[in-house]
Amino acid sequence: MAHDLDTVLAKAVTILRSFTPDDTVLSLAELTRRTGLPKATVHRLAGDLVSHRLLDRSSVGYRLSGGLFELGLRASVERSLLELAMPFLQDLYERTHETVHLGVREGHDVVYVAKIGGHRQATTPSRTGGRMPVHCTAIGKCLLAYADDEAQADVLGGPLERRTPHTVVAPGLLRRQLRTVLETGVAFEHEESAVGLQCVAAPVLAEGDRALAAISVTGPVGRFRPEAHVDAVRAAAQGLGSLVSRRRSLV
Amino acid sequence: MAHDLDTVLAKAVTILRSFTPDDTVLSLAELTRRTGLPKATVHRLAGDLVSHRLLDRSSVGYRLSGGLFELGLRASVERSLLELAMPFLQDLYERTHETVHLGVREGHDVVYVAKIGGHRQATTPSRTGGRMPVHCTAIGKCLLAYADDEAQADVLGGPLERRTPHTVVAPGLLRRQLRTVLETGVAFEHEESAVGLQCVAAPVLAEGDRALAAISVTGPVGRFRPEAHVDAVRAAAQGLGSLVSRRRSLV
DNA sequence: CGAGATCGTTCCGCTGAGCGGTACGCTCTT
DNA sequence: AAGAGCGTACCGCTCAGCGGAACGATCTCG
Repeated sequence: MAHDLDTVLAKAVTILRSFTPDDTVLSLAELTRRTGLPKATVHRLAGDLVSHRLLDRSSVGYRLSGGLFELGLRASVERSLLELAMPFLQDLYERTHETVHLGVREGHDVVYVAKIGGHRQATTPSRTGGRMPVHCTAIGKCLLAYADDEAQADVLGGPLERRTPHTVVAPGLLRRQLRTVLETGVAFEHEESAVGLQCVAAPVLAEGDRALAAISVTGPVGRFRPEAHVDAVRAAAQGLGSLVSRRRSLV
Repeated sequence: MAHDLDTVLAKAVTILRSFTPDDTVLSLAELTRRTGLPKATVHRLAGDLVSHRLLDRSSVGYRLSGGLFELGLRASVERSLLELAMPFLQDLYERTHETVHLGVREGHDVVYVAKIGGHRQATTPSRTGGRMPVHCTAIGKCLLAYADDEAQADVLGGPLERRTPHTVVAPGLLRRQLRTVLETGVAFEHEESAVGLQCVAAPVLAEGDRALAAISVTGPVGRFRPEAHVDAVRAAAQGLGSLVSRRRSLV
């Protein structure tokens, strides 16, 4: 854990954060194990969190509550971005009928702010509110290419986790790809985060250079050719970029 | 405030909850005013919340952070609902090209889990993660009609806030409308939450009777005729309902 | 069927984390 | 120049929070 656990708040946050995107219900015992806190403490704190509507309790354990969902959606940056982006994402979906993502960078990860798709969508590891490493996703490469040198060096320096046989784990190759992204304004992914998936992404640029998000289209190998959607993705990203630049609310 | 403010957790939650959906940045002084807590206390706690990545601090004040956004989207019920619903919402949007909502009931309010729309969407008071009173929205009427008697009586008993000249504030009339909803399987709203807006909604039924959400289409008076979209809305809601019933994950 | 593991819950006395009144320096407004 | 309103810092008191320990209820085996 990043933080000491000697304050109430730290412990409460640790409990909340011990839920991964794939968890639904966690038992008291499971929470105790994950947090490393004494059982009695978890019991008391979880009870408090329930009374504050950050957790719900069911017969089998605790789950993150609707109150937390509501609170999270008040985060102004992500929310405004989402609201402004939605029409562009819709356009993109209608033109492609493939899974459309909107993501921002947070450290070495992409956080997905939105994910929309139809019934026939490809099975992707990404989830709304979920994370993926920057180096193995098209959105991530976009965001990294336009990031400041420090952040870029930080990612390129650290180990690049291999997710599939196609994941780019060589820093040199990745750096060359990033340069290409800057030249062309789009990034690709070919089965680098999950086998059978391909992806095109374009950066949402505010004030010409800073990328505050990226938009992508994802589809399965076979029916989907990423190159065919370059123009559509770029149009969506540029449209959103200029809208955001006009409304200075974000940035 | 509902809770006493004599624990750390209560104070922290109060600070977080003092952000309304319309706020972006709040200054220390503003937080102090809203929470009623001593200035020194707010200062300390806000600092703690920043270090735990629940708040961000900028030069002008504090805002709810991306970390909170991420955490909120792990709330399993809303999240699974959203993921399962998205394809149906997309279909509905493509058929209508008007604003599409997905909402659940929480007490006397509707909480919007999703809102999607295009560039030409009507200006609505609703926001993703936001609330509206049940009695003046089509989604709310759907959810209320299928709610248990206790909840229904609770709403019908309490005062019904007038939002526009068309808001139904007579309990008798509202009760009759709810009965019609049960018979027809759809609910309407005619400028009852905001002037110039109309709406159709249908309930997402699990196991035949319990409504765990509702889907609606909203458009401006003039170009938009709610009656024209009854079938589309009903199809989307029923499709989602049977999907959810098959996957028992929610409920 | 009984021993043991694992679960959620409750009790209670010690103690240091949290508290907030107070004071200070800064930036605006008047 | 005076005042209002802001963010920040200090510090000694005290009670909220702590968590080891014990308990009863379920499971799970041999």
